[in-house]
Amino acid sequence: MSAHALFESALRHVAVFRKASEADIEAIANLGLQRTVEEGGFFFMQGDPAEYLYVLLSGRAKLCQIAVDGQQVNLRTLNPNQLFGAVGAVEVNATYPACAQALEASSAIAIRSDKFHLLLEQRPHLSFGLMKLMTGYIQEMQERYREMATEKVEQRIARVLMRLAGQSGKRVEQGVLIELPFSRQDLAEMAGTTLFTVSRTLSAWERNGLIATGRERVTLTNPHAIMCVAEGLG
Amino acid sequence: MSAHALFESALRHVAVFRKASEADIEAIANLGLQRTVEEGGFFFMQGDPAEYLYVLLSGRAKLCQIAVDGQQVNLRTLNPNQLFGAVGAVEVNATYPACAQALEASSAIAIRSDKFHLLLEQRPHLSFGLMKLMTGYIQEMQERYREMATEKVEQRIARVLMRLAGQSGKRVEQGVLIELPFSRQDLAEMAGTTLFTVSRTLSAWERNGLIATGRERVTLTNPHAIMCVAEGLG
DNA sequence: CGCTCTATTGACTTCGTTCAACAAGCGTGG
DNA sequence: CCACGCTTGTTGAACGAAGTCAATAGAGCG
Repeated sequence: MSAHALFESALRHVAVFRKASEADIEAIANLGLQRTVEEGGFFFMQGDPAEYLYVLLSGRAKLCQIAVDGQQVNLRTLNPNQLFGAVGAVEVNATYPACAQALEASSAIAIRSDKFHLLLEQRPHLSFGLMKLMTGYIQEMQERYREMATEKVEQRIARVLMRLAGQSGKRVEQGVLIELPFSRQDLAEMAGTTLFTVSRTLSAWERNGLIATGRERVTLTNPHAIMCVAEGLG
Repeated sequence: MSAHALFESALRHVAVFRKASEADIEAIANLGLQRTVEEGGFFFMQGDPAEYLYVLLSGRAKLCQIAVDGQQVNLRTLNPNQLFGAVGAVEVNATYPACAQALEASSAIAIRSDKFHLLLEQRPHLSFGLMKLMTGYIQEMQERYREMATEKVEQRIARVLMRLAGQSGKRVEQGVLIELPFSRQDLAEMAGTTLFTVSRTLSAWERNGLIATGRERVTLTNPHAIMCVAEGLG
């Protein structure tokens, strides 16, 4: 399959382009370049000029912010067919407000922001998809901000597990398996805590039979109980 | 001045409509109703159907989320000429993800979301203003999420003071005065902590001559020092 | 003056981080 | 295959930050 045809079929699965016509998809695909990034590499860094927006084709990546002292915070994880890095299409001369780092070898469609901006002017209905993405993202960030402000670490860790299970959990006989390139450090960044606390908490849950853990792997043997912790009921 | 003319002059000062033409402004003003809310009242509650979007005319309000246990988190404070509650214009049948509560008696232009949506379809260039607002807001929330995750309470309180000083500080001879209807409780909600910790911290700063405080009033006598705390340099 | 709302302060507790030591999984090259 | 080193994960002890609770003090208002 040619790159162009590959792009089109991927773009059709992007939520932002749900309502896009065939002609729209083709026009967008025409702007696309393919970029691959090895594990640990960056699609872009915080502060870089936002020259491209991306649609993840394969692999996994995370959006994260890095504080001046080097501490990282995980904002969201990116799965295939998700659009990211779109600031530049809205605002000229914008810079990325976060880094996009590949968790495993990944590839993406890269689209020049300025060209995509022109496309939005020519095909304004596409803006609605983008705005929906943004409002959804705003709501998610507001939620998580509230969680960070009001909830205890245990609860936040449980939420992270539930979120991961929802995104990429596999049903196995023992429960729901989360097998991803996430170390304790990664989980800690997602929950806004330290790897020590994550390790301790998971150990405690394992003792109580809620989960089974291993190197970069977690199985929720009692997803319901985890859900209760996440909702603050336990 | 008629309500209509009042609306037009206010709308021209709204950042989102910076690039709007006279005809755009007039069309928007035509959709507007005026709503007034007394101190403590709500423009809307979290979970309400998002039937209107608002432009604050006078007074001050806050956007906040309320957790199941009643704890509040302050997402942002709203000043005149700011647009808020716009989810409904983007997504049909959306609900507000937060409450908008008046900090003092306030008035706003209320615009029906569905009508504004139609207007966006007819005048698509208006979408860009809205998208800029959204990207800006996303960036702010990401910043604050990171701050909440990585910074100590003291630092966050300092940031709140700097933000308030920037928004509505008045230069007086002793320094920068923030005179707003913000109790310690409000400051705590903004910083994501408790009123006790805020009280203690402000007292400590007052002892060290960084600020002078009073009932619902703070004067930054040494703004530079507060800035240093906010940036994590002290 | 007394009521209410707001703010202060101290004592105590809890939660989470820090640091250090150690264990286990995994790949690599001899 | 094994030994080695690297990365990832575990655990304990000690510390510190911030939350909780309760008692008290002011400030403003009718």
